[in-house]
Amino acid sequence: MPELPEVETMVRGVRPGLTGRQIKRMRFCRCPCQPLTIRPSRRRLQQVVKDRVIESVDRLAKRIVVKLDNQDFIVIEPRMTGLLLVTDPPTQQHRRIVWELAASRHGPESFEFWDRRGLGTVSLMNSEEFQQLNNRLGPDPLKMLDEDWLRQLARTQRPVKNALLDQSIVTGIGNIYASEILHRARISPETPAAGLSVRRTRHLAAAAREILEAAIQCEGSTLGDGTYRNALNQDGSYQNHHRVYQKSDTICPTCRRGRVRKIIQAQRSTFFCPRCQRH
DNA sequence: CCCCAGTCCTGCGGGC
DNA sequence: TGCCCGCAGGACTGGG
Repeated sequence: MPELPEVETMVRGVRPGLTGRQIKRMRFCRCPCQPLTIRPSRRRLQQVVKDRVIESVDRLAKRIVVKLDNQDFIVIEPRMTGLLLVTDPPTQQHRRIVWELAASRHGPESFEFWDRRGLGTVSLMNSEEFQQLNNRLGPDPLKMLDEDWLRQLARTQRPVKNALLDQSIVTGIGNIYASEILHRARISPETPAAGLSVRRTRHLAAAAREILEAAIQCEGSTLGDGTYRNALNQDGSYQNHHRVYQKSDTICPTCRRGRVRKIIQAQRSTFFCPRCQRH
């Protein structure tokens, strides 16, 4: 569920408290929730991270990047239910990793990765590995690289919804925002990406920026399962602004005449208004 | 190369 | 009331 706005919110939430802080110790939870992918290994991560100072915390696509003073990176991928927190987690169960910090007059004593489903990953990367990751990801839709990703979009015949979810074409967009962005752009999710005019693809890029920025302002979307939270374990509020996602059969708030429909594309649900979203 | 189906995992809600 | 199944969708893998 964490997509670009949710990950950006997590990063903004932890950045002030973590930048410049020293990591004293890293603990893995011992509860039955073992299966969390850690690369290259728990032991190696634990060894390298000890006593390192955090230089910066940033977002790369849907990942959180903690840069250490030895130029290694801890790359945290929350996937569906992962959270990076500087406060108590939603439940005591599923606390996966705790990083304890050296004492400081201000800021948190620790930060942690909580993940209910355990689909998340935590990877230690050197500069070269980090660069490789960077290279295989498409551009960030908030960084004004419209022409780059629109060119990629124009090369695939897949439905534009599927193309928006392809992280090698454009990063950060997931299933929720893909539907919302296409609705704002008034483009049918079933339109072949390569069939869009230059004018409409630019319109799509603008819609993506507008939706994602508005969602960041609201600190992301917290859905019914309540899994996604910001770094302080508080709900986001952009779910109150969703126009089509999980709104099957409701009247489209844009044209006020169509009814929102749910279809399945690439095994994922898509929501759209067949009346105002055109091919 | 391009694209799809299957995989990981847990918790919840619908149906019986 | 209680159980079981299907579904939610991040990213990656294997195969056509």
